Amino acid sequence: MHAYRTHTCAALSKANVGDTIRLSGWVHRKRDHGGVLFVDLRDHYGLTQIVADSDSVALPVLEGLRLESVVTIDGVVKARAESTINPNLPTGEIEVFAREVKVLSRADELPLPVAGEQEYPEDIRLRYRFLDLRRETLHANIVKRTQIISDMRRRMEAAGFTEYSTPILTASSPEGARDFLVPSRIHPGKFYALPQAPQQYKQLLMVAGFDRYFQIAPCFRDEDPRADRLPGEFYQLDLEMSFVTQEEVWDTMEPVMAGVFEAFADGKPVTPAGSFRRIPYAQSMLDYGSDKPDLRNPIIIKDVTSHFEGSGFGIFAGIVASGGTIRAIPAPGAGAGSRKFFDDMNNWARAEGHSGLGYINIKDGVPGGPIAKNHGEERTAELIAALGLGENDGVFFAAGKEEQAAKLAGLARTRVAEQLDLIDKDRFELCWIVDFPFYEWDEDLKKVEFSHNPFSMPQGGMEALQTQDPLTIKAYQYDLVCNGYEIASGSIRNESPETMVKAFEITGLTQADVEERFGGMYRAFHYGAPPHGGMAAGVDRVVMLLCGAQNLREITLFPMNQKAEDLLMNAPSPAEPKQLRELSIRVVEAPKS
RNA sequence: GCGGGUGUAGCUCAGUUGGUUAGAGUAUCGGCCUGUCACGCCGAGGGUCGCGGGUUCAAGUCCCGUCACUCGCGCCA
Repeated sequence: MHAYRTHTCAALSKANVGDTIRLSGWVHRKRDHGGVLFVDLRDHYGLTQIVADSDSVALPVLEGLRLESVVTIDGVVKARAESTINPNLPTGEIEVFAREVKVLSRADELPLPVAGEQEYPEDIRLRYRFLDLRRETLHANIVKRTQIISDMRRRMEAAGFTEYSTPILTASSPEGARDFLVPSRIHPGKFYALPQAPQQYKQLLMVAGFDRYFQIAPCFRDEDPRADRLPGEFYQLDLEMSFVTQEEVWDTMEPVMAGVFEAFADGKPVTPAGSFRRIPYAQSMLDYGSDKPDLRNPIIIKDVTSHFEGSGFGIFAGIVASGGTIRAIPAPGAGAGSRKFFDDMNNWARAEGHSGLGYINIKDGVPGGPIAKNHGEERTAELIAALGLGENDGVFFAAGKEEQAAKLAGLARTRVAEQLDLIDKDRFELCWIVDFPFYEWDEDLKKVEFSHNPFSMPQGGMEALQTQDPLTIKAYQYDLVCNGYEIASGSIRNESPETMVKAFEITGLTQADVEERFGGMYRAFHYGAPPHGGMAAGVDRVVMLLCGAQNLREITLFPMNQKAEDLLMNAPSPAEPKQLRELSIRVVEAPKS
């Protein structure tokens, strides 16, 4: 007989009744009735009920064991009496009568119960991650994560892509996020960097003629986290294709992404491949106030700036007169509700740091609130007609400089829909946001900067760079968005060295700068570079969406906390003086601010 | 770096207007219990109310500072 088990804890059924078997696992729960004891024995696969009574030598041993101890049970499979069958358990028709028990590992008193799905403090969960990972939901999420990644690989290979690994120790990239640096022992004073993404490597792979590359790529960025952004490291489904237009990238990836979602959505509807909406960035900012709109939210924002020219509502009239923008966010049915809803929205906007959120609440066809009062009866009626509002609708107004008004309108759109419960949560709505601006104005530095990826191709190419106002140039740059999350970003790349230099010149960099910072790629583009493009999808975010998790730590094996500390392994930690000497590094006291 | 929330027993939480010895569930320990599946019953131990300072006759409760966790802003080409 196998030393530890003949079956797993999910394997036994009525067919095994009478068999002599051996199971190993964790003591999940105990129910001690004195003369008879029940133990739910758990392993990766499931639960099996173990029974011991006073005829069994196992009884006193199991009675004295704490939960989460590891045991091997020798016993006989018995059918349960009709009245004692547990329909909630796959193995609920049988139980194992314990003849022998061997304690493999005793558990101390637990800092974190494994059974049950109660919430526990984040620091304790991370410090005892090995216990947390035994819990049902997290355990299942991790398994699902692995299955999703495996499915992605299969679909990418089926689509003609090949996986290539790229270096982890590489050069610091001067653009973008903060790098993690790795000191070089052989070159005192010099540093490697961990890749923020394999961006340049994958472009070099295209120049090297590999045509269709992908990789489940680890990426490292030293930036502060969010609920949908892990500190330190994360994974991307990174891909690149040669001789393609952006439409081909979309057409290739829609079946992959829709396929992955469908495979793991548990029957929830997914936007079908071939029908992802392609929404220009400018349109998205207008209609949804965001470049990552949640299309499950039915609210569409409207521009109503012209309605407030010379309005009796002085604040808005003044904003419009000084070149500002007013956006309207309809709140269907809210007019019939309480005044408190409108006040709460306004307070929320102020708490978020905005100057406020105006509103009109229509009750039985009568518009109310300070805006309706001052704007003028006739003009208010015109406004309501233009917005197509009904007898008992409400509407909020976000006012300010165009960018701020759009952003506030977007946040308000989300909040209104949440408050009014307008979002169908059991759906995955996928769309592309396209035609991102190539440049943007950096107010701090008072100069033109790349708004996304400096390696992307400006629409109109060299001619656009030479003749257009830089801030009007669009890029062949696109994001894939699902339910309000950016889940992928990509572009057609700029493979022309001349255009690349010109693009950087507009941001104030010279040819010499480009050669110094992107030497490898710049050189590569002089020796026959195919037109190419691709994208990178956030694996962690896709998994989070498919697991229905609100937080990346719920789908990550060993995440760091918000301060980028690993509480289980105790990282980061000080280095030994010997290590520092070898690296020619001296630690200085951080200046106290 | 900034703003919000949370912090009371190992864990989940309650604790009124500032007022007696800070409670419950669960876990732990002891006792009872032969059909439970979140088993049940009896009992016991367990508290720096995150930490420091202040106001007060009196602080878990009010004020200031600080720390931890978290959400967001900045940041994230």
